[in-house]
Amino acid sequence: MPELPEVETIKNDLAPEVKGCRFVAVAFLCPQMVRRPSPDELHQRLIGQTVQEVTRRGKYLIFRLHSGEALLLHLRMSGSLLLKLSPAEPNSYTRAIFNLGNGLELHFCDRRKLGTIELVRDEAEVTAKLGPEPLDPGLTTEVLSQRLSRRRAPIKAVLCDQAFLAGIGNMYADEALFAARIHPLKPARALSEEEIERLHQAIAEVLEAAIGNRGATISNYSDAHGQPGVHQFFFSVAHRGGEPCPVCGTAIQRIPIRNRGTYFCPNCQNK
DNA sequence: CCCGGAACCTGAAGGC
DNA sequence: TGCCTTCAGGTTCCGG
Repeated sequence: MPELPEVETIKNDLAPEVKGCRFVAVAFLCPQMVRRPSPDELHQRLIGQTVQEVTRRGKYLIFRLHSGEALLLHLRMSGSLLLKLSPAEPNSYTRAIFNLGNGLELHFCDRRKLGTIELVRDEAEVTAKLGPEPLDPGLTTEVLSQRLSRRRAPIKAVLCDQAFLAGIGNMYADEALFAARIHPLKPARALSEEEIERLHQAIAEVLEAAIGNRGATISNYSDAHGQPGVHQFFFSVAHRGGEPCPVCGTAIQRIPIRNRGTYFCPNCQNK
């Protein structure tokens, strides 16, 4: 599942290839994934536009266009974005094809059709609702502490809330909580200052390590060239139910939180 | 504002 | 072998 490190990897792969390109043809094979405007209007407004910059906010991949508009793609659970030499055959999961005019095509593939495509005049229309970037140096432990103090939901659920912090999902929330030795069910506002400091540090370390490993491939994530990430081999607890904790050897437990599989060490992570 | 559950979606995996 | 159920989890919507 693409989270911040995976989207960051795709963005870094795409940026040098796509910057300056022009959208010369677009095909929507699954129109329901086009959020706004309508597929027809999006098509009409996108064709002819050039890409000024490719960037990321939370889990959104953003193509800033010279007109000032922005094309935002979200991969959700099963999406991938593949850079291919034109003309490239779509496969059965190809949902949209963006022809970039320089011999390249961008294929948005998504088995489950949960991904989204939207074109907006101002990207803030989409990103304004997001919380801070977890790796923003401007995000201080004090800010984190202040924001946590209002939340009584399990810390795991709060970390996955994009309005709280943008970009963390199920896998990296589990990894960060393990690194910070915090029980995933602990109410957010019950965290001590020491725990919040550890968590802040753990989030940064976990995300940076994952970016360095080009993301994690658990089911079907791949980068823009179709290659898997390797960070899953460095997971301590995520998707490792029943395996020994790398610190103490206790069997890693899996419990549902908000209907999401949550992995943790019952010995290292105290409530 | 905060919280938690359902819905969206489809292929893989497991039970019988 | 095959049908059925369950699971996977990012986001949005809705009711409390």
